[in-house]
Amino acid sequence: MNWKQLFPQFEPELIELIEKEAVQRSFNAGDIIMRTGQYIKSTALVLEGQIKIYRENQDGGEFLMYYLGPGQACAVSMICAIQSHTSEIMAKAEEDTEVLMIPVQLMDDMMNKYKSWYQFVIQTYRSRFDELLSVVDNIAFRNMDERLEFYLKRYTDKTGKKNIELSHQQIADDLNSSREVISRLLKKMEQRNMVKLHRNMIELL
Amino acid sequence: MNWKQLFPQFEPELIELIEKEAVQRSFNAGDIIMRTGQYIKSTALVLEGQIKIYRENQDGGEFLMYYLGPGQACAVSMICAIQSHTSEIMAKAEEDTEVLMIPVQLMDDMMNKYKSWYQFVIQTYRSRFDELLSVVDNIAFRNMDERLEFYLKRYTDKTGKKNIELSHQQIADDLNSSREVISRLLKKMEQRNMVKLHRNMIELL
DNA sequence: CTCACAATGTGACAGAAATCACAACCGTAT
DNA sequence: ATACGGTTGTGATTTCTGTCACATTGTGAG
Repeated sequence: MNWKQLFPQFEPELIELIEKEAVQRSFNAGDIIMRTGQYIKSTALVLEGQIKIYRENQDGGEFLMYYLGPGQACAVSMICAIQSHTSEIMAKAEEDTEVLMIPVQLMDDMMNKYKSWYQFVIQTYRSRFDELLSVVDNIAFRNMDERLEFYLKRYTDKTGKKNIELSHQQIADDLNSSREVISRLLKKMEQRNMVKLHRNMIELL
Repeated sequence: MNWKQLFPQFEPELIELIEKEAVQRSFNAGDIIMRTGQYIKSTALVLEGQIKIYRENQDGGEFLMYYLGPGQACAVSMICAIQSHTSEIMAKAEEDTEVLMIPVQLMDDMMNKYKSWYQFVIQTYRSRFDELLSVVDNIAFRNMDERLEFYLKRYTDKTGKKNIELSHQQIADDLNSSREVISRLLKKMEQRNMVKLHRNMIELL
């Protein structure tokens, strides 16, 4: 996998350093990559696949925050790594996923030496923060129907596909809602010609 | 105001630089410090008072995210400043407030030269991110009664006072709820001896 | 083909919260 | 003292969402 294309902004020496020190790891769809309370010893750059970042509460309820795709990095792992705190979130591989693990010890050095890395880290913070902001917006101000629309839109934006291959139950989990509610709202959306429903698949129109 | 005590971790040279280049500004209680869509040309360090960071939606609904007190800095302004993006949030002075404005141009340099500044920035990101996470937790998983308890607790933690001098309407605004709901929930809390209600003041027991 | 199981549809009901309507209350400026 | 405005209390009603119960449908294994 030629990962360099994903990070064209990195300087040659930085690429060399990463090539030498980072470890590539694979995860299968469904694998838990990081769990709440776990210590973090490296930052992950996503090369391939999709990682789902979500919050879990005591009763097993889940709540999707955002996805990480190729070319992106986990802001939480960066912050935690630098400060050696435990993670407060869960990360699960949505698809088969390849990541590049950069050991914590290198982070400080890289921040100092490589402008492009520094920029990348700032950029990562910024976009994750923004995504969290829009998540807050949605649950604070919007009803489930609008949140569902936003969810579907984000999903197609992320995957590029118009067909969303998820069961109603999976969607309900991500939105911390219940299957029946999602089914009903989807039906309404179908009546308004916004989607077409199939088994295990929703077609966005 | 001897601001250096608030930032004991800063190196002497960094303090000198800030002293030379930063501008101190005062805001009165109620002043809007930053509004959605506004360009940001400096990062603010809070010296005195409290700043409320919140989100606003189209219909004028507000939603409190967190407070910034003395010794803290606005993560959003840092990120925006570095990338010269517009802000996505509102900042309002809760009390009369003193802040130190550090011009954007200095940021890059400070990040490179002063380890303590770099640490401070990372620390700031981390704590704001964590606060946003707990905000998401609250609205995603908790009902209004629990959110209200959290809100009151946070308020007393922040101000140090056991007496919360807010009207029910103000609380409702911060939680994006309605006055009647808050009044009723507070009554219930009073019956459970968790608070004592007065006019414009709530006593936490 | 048929059985089993997962996914989906649907009605009935419960609870939380928003909204409306209005009463009561407190403080203060005149 | 009174009148006014902001604050708080409370009932009635509605909407949204979650929950329970159960029917229906599609799909793949045997």
